[in-house]
Amino acid sequence: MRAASNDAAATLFRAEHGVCRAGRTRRGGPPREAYSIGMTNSEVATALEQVADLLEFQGANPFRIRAYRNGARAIRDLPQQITTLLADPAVQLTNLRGIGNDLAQKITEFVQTGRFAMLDELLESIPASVLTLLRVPGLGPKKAAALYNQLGIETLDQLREACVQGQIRKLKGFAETTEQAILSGLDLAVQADQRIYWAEADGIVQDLLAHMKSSSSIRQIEVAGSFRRGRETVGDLDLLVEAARPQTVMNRFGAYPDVDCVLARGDTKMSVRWDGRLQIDLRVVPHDAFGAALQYFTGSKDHNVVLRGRARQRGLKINEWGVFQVHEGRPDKWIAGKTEADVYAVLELPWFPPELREARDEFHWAETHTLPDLIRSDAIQGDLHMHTTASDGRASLQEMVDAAKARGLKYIAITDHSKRVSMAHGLDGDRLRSQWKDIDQCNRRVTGIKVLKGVECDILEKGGMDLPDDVLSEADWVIASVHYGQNQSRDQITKRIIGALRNPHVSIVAHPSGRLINRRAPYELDMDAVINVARQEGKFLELNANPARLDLDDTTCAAARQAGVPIVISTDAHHPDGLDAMRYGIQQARRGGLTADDVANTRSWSALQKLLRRK
DNA sequence: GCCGTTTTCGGCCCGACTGTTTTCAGTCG
Repeated sequence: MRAASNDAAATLFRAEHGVCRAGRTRRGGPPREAYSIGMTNSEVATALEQVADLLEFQGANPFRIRAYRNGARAIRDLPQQITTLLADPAVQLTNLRGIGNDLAQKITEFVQTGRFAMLDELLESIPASVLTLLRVPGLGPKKAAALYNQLGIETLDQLREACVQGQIRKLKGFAETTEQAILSGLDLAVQADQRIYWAEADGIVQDLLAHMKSSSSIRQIEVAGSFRRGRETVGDLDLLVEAARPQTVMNRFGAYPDVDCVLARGDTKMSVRWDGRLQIDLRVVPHDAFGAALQYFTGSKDHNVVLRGRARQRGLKINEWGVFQVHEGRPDKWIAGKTEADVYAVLELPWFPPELREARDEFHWAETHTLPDLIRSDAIQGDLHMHTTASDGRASLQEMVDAAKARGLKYIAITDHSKRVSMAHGLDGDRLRSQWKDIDQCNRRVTGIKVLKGVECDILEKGGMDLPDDVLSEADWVIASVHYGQNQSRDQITKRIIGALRNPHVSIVAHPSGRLINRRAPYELDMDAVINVARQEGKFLELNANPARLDLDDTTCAAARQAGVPIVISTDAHHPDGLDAMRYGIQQARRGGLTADDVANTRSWSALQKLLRRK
């Protein structure tokens, strides 16, 4: 879970990683232009979050600050583009939970004119750079504001200088210890602003669990937090333990290799900094509280806020120790907490898969008894995106087939790059047909798995496909991908992708947004239009399972599901081990609320073809 | 600033830990 006050850092992270785009420079650049179209949900949400950060810095009413954060989240989680919603006269923004008259008016103004008067005014009194101070562990809005107001500190460099000169300790509420803590936290602030991929976190988690489980004192152990919810990136790890001797467990925890320092240690809680980049928290709870604590620390924060509100309505109080009856305003009698299911049951709710706990649709689904039966890994029958040494893969056709068969897949598509991707030694029509002959031979030789003749064909910069229709028509499976011209305008890229979907031989668009998590923002794209055309044309959209891509993201998966567009989860493997990435895609699909039925490659190859309208 | 089976005002989630403070504010999750 992220703390509310920590959201400032998240906002900065988003702002610095390409959420702002050319022509709409937010701060320090040319003034915003007037835009009637093209403003993305992410940009609107980022602006609202920035308002919240600045208000927090000013010491504004915390509930007003929260209202802006809630509004930002409502916009960020929208399955449709905000521009599409505003263009629809039947839609009222105020119908969205968390958006009232005031926010609706501000958002509309921002989307239609590119101006956000309140944000501009706030930034006149507080430089945006001051928010970087909040990255330093231990520095929240109050202390950071004191540093800015009393010492004029605006940047991390100025903060370091003030520490070195011993100025910080002179301020009321600060002392030498705080000054030293800031100094040692400064280096961390510079590097620790990036969340790690879930897949990397998983490696650490498995190793950490193995280390901890050798302690005989432990009766139950789970990892909670955003890791358990399967978020695509993880900012820290939350380890939960039931143990007979808490201090023994904490000692074991502290002995985990590469623990740099202990940040805090009390009776039930311990935090460490690991390997210079990751905070790991440990909580030790008694048996009767394990389920309540697991629920509490799994979050999300917003899901838990809804839950506690629900508890209050029933005269109950819910915290990490359990669910309690309230008597004269004080928690009185413990009534649940051994398991998560117990906690939810007391609130007349079903147990929610952790991936759905984001306060998006899960409570509505629970009330209407439409909670989706989320897809599981064992439902996947085929993998329809992988490469071989014919292009940029690192294993032969036969090696990939053997690896796929060993993983129990019933069919795979070999989809090497087309010639436009010259760096990857992409295939022209002749080489592709030659590979397909090899695949025919392979199919005669191998039993128990069907190998499909496919290609990942580039969508050219000027539009159109990289291979002629007569070649594509001979393939079993044609993936269309954008690899070049990613900086084109929204209109251009949208037209290219829609054009590909309308090509009668194309089956699917791969990694539709083009993003690389933490490295490259998605390209400008009207995703609503893409989903709409895919639905019209009877085509599929890929959920690329590569941990650095996970493209589509969770909310777009939900939008595709809502539109009835089948998703295909593919690994895009470039070597045999790459096939194991499927589970990351499954996890992302679960976050999008997808069932096995929503995912085309849970079907047999023949059943999948019946879903697809392709010549 | 939002919201309403406590409905147009008065609430808004909760606890552990730390440091500076001698009873609590700030930070964090």
